[in-house]
Amino acid sequence: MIDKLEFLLALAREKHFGRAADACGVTQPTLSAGVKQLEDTFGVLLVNRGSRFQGFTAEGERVLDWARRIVGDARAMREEVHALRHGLAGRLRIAAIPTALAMVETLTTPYRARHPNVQFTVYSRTSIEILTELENLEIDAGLTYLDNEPLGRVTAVPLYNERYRLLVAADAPLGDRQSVTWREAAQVPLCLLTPDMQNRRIIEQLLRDTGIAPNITLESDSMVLLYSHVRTGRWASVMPARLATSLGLTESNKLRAIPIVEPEASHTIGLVAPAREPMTPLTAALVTEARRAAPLLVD
Amino acid sequence: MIDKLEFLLALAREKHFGRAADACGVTQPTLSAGVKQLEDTFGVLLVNRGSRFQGFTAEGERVLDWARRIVGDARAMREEVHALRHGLAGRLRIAAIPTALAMVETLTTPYRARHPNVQFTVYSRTSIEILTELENLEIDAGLTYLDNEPLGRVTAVPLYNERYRLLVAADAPLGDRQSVTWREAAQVPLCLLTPDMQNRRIIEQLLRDTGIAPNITLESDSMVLLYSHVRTGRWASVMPARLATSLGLTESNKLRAIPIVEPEASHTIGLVAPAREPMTPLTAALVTEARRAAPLLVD
DNA sequence: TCGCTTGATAGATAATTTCTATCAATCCGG
DNA sequence: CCGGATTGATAGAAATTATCTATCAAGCGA
Repeated sequence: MIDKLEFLLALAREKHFGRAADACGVTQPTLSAGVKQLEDTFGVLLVNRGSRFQGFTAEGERVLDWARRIVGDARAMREEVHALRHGLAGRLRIAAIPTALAMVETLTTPYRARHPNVQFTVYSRTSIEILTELENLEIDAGLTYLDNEPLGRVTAVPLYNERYRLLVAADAPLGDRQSVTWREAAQVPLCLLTPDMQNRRIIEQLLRDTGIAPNITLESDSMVLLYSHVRTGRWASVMPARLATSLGLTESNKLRAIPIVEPEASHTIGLVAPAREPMTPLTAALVTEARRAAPLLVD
Repeated sequence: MIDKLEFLLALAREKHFGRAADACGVTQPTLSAGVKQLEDTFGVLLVNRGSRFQGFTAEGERVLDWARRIVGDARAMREEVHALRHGLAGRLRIAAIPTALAMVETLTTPYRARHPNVQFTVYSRTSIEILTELENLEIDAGLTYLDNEPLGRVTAVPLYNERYRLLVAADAPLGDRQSVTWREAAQVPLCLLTPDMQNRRIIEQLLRDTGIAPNITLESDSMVLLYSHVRTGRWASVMPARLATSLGLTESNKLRAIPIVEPEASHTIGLVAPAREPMTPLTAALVTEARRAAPLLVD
């Protein structure tokens, strides 16, 4: 039964019988039979088909909702019993928005010190992807904005406030300032994240609010790409203050991270985890770690 | 998997492999194998055995907790999908303390008017039994005291306040009074419920608080037994006001239900259902009915 | 010690799951 | 309108799993 529900979850995220079957490690006919068996036991069609996957029926959506819960609980049960016996062990899947990636370390490092048998997989994702993957049990927790989009059924732990800095070479225009305005920042050529990232949309909105069309010379979905460009001192960027310092961008004194004011924008970043009661022990320990870390991070 | 968890639930309430197997409609070796399979997948012993069932291990208790949740959710899922398709249908299992049995009607009658395809099974139980059977998914809802023992993980809807009346023949001693005190009531021979019932314990405590040892001439766990004795007019009893009226005990004017004062004791009776979110549609509809009925019942 | 209760075990059988191979329907570009 | 590609359903065989009956061994109580 539970494994059939997993088939349904896979189908929901792959929207394709073959790929869903692959993801579950079974062949396509097996997955088809599993779904059909669910439909038989409920006496209701769950999936709209017509030579290809066409989404779920109303009943299917409800079953899907239950499947998420039941499968999640079954996993949590396994994990908890294993933890009772062998201590915390396993793999924690975390996704973070690119600008928060450098902060993941503040959670994982103390976590691992406390629970050495836990392994981590960290994904770089957009804030929207984080929420849907959390919903679909593809990740255990996320690091994302808490104050923008509606979060859904999650537990949220605020970690820190993202404040923005203009990153420029010390000898470039504006490089000697104590603070710059968004209006001034909008006039410099910038390299930023791609527009599917919320950070980019936030910054771009702040720049546009000045009335000046910003000049975004280079964009990428990879922080490493931006990082390497900015490090040269020949590219300017806007990035969260905490990110610039944790990457050590200003240590050489070649670069300066200048506070951007008017307005002094700020967004809360925090840990999100499924609002399941109780959580899996691995996730619960991460939330504990976040609550521990939060007071050390707030500014 | 889920069926194995049901085995575990059956074992928890029967405390006996053979009887649990019977309850599940399988043979004893099948149930034994099912439990062992759970133990294998978790890699942990769940049940302490030694030629007979000796309770669950710590891990077993945790698994049991999850099993209750998962099995409950699986049932709720089935029920909800069925309701989407065919409207509310099925059987609702309700347990009530004996003194509240006559009030069940105020919920079931309007419920059935709204959902004609729902059937009911109503059990007479002690307040403690109601809570454990609720926990073990043996019943869907209960009617019991809300303000005495800790209720556990349940949703509670207050329905009415139980106030006490001395039920006596009009021509018996005290039969002509507008009110009597507990002290006076303690001096009359009474027939009451057996001491495993909370109602009896409440009343007995109120009687004892007067300093006089009450004279409890007859006790029974059956309201019908008490009812038939009291109807003769030759036996006195203490019972909730609402019960006396809803059974029509005073309609013939042979009996009088006299308010007992000093103190004017009162206990809240209400509907309890498992605190599952969301509830099964059948249970949710009953809770709705209770919320609807409550304003009509409060005094 | 004997008899009874309780749960485990063995072996046979039934049910189910899953696989490989193949098919039918649909879509899309020419 | 055709032909290749894609997608999911279907058949049939093989493997796995579940369940049953029958029996056994341990422990408990008289």
